[in-house]
Amino acid sequence: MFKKILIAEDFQDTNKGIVNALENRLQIEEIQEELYCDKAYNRFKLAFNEGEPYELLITDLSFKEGPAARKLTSGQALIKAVRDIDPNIKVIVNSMIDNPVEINPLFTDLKINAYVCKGRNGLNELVTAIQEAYQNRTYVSPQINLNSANTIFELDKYDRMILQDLAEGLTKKEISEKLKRQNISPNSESTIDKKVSRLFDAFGAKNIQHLIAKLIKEGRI
Amino acid sequence: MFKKILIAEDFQDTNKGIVNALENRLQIEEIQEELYCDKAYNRFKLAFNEGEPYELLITDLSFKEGPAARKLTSGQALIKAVRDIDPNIKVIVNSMIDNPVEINPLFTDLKINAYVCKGRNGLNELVTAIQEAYQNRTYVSPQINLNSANTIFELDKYDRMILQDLAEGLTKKEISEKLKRQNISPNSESTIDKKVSRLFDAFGAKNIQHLIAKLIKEGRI
DNA sequence: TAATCCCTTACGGATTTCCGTAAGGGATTA
DNA sequence: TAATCCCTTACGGAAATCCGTAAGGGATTA
Repeated sequence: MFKKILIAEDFQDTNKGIVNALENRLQIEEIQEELYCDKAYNRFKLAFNEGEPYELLITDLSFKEGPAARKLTSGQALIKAVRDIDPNIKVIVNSMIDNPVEINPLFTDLKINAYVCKGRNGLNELVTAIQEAYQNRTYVSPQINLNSANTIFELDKYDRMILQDLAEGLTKKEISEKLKRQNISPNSESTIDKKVSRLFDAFGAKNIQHLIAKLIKEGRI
Repeated sequence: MFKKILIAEDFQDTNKGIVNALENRLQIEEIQEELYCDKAYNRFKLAFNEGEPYELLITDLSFKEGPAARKLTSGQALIKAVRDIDPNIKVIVNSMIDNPVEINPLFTDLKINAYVCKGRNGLNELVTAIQEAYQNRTYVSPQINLNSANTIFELDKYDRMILQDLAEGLTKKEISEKLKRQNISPNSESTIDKKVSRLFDAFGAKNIQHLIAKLIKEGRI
């Protein structure tokens, strides 16, 4: 079993719950818990340079700002930074996000080994995830259906940009002018009009404010 | 010190962290943890009826749906239900919400004794909150400034209702018709037009979608 | 008691939105 | 090679939005 695990989690009560479970249920010998991404990164780097690396990183995704300036502001940034040091480090994400569209890239882009969704069975799932990761198997909390991520209408970068501009109060005319200034194509007012209409159909929205409201609530913009 | 405490928290890792701290740092004799509001309510009611009531309720605010149907879907609902049984029950809310506008009503309406914001110092604050509540003193996590809640432009019920309808894609004309059907006054299209314009000014929004986007992101609707 | 304030309501003009129709052109398919 | 598909772009009509002006009326104030 893993002997040396690093935990990055900014909630103290959650942190203690995890440490408690790892000690009592998995008898992990060496557990280091950090509340800040930067500190977790420094811990990881130091241990790696001393020839006694951490074998597993367990991290949350969102980290509240603290009093000190931060280089690494999220779990995703921490994973990337840590992978620069050790490309083969095993990573488990333990977060409250349950949207497959947001979880999928953690596997495809960040190559995590397991995803545990915080919930009523979260510690049990985390214990299982650690065991599976040790056996080189991928694990995802059972209630998460990653396959649905591929059937959900996904916003591309262009659509998202338009939507963000609309949410900022710009008119379609203003967005068109902005895209023309930035040499981004396509950029006519009609194109934007048409694309927004197609998004109405895709998301079942009646007008711009309905669409914006839906997408913000779903965490897409 | 309290001898019998009931905890309602739907994340297992957080739950265990809290129980661990209460046992090790406060030597609380009897701690009951529940993952569901309904179960926490039933526990409370049963203990009260047996003449051995819980002295303190520590609850989160948001609870994910589970497989079973729920009567009580939130910490707020649980607090209200529990207060119906014992109006003098002491309550500590332990949640990740840090918006004073959302925290203030917990004190003014639900009469909670303490609010602990989940964070890096969360367990320490929770321990302090329990001690303060025992001494009949109010406690709020230090980083929360409740006084700022009173300077923030607050939406009244009418405004909120209009905004929610706009976010649902209804036009001002449709909202006017709806208010007339429901005999809610005022209800003219012009009034709605004027009120929305005043909200533009109050929140610095350029149009409806800008306003809706801001308010959803701020957690006001 | 009269003046003032502010809300509700109406109206209208300019702009934007929503949606349908249509043309051009590049890529794909038969 | 011709037909088809789909995107981009344009245009126009009806509806909605945005915003200014104005009147009526209830409550407040001098």
